[in-house]
Amino acid sequence: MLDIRLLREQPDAVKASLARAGVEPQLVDVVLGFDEQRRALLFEVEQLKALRNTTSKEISTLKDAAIRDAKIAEMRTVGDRIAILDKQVAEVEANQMAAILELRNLPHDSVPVGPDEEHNVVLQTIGTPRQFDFAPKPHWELGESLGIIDFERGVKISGSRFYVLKGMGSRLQRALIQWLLDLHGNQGYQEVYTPFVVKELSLWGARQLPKFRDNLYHDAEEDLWLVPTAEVPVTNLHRDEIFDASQLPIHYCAYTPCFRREKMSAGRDVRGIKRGHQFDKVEMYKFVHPDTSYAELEQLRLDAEESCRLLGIPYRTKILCTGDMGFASTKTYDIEVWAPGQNEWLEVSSCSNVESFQARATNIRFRAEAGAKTEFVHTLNGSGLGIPRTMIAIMENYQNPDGSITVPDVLRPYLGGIDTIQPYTRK
RNA sequence: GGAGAGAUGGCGGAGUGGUCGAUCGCGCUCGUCUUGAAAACGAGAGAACUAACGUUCCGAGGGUUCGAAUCCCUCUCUCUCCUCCA
Repeated sequence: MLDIRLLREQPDAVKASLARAGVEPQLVDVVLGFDEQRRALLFEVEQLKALRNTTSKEISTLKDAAIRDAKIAEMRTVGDRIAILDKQVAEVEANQMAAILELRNLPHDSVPVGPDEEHNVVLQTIGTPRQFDFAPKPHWELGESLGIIDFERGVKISGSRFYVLKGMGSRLQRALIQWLLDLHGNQGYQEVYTPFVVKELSLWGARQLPKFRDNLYHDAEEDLWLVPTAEVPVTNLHRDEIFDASQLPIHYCAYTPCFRREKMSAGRDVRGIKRGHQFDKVEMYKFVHPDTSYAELEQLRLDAEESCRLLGIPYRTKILCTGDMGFASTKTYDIEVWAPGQNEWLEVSSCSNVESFQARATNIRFRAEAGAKTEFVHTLNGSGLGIPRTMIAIMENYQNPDGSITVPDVLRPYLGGIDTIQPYTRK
């Protein structure tokens, strides 16, 4: 959520910034129109309340019944007027809030301008794609022939976009989660385990609502929502809290499954485990001092890249253009890994600075020094990493001609020391 | 699921219609004392909007009243006991 004062004081700068992201800027004027109405109403109603407060105190000291009754009668009409104005204020406020929540965050000046993903800029490509002396297979073929991914039974149990991992498939996923949490722990992120279902308020705080309502699973009976990313519970961890500056920065990592209805991408990426309704992810999240948030973003990106590097998978880093960035983000890096079997780059991480966008919506503040005015913290989030796509990259990059998969060195201790994934044999 | 109790400032806990944005204790900050610390003593401090005056906030929402932390209604949450369950 944007700062209303920023809109009030620098409307043209805000509009220009939104225009860079391809957003029609009229909404700014709508918000400001409500703001003006609201403040005019507040001015009137607050004066009346001041009058009522002083007069009410006066009434309690009045001895003369006639004067007293006259004052009470007078205040009764004032009270009626206040009730009407209060109602109007609430209405205008709700309209203003609804309008300002529609506004996306302002892109940082360093972000390239462009309408869509075609205008994202590749910053670096690390690692050389392996040269195969056989035709590399896509992971769905490898997974089925090894018996570690079962698509048909996933669909039987839960429908399309669900799959079952078996044997070493399941273990590989578990190993990846644990290895990533350990790695990020060593990078200074404190591990947290959060609920996987949240109240609606938490989704507003992480700014998933109102925009992504159609992508969320909702339990109507309990009015709870399945998390689409760990970002949601972790953002809300410190809702309504005020930090001392000395407590910042706070770095967390969290594993959660993520649940997404994927209504927007119906029919896309239906093959394999690239885009399921349920997938696992390890997420990194930071609460930081505003002065450091862009330096923290660079480090966040390096920390995510580190996991790709250690896995020995070719990857590239992109900076997203203004039109392709997420709603809440001011600057986003995507990290993509190479998947030779399906011949494409797969997004495994998205690292964003959202500045105070979520902190304002969740009321997370800090005090620069004792007695100082509170300020909103900046928050950042980055995947580290999305598990299924990382599994795809491992399977496709490390595949052997016989269909087996070599286990990356760093994961071997997490898989009982084995070096190759072979078809299951009963013990 | 059944029965009961409760929700007040960082924490504990007063406050049952006006003098309450709220007694007090702990904790916190600053000062005095001390080589330093502790102790003692003194002073200070809630949040939001506002240029300011002022307004709002005692779980949330609504109501009664000239006036509500205090009375009424609804909701949410927490705790205790029983039941059930990993």
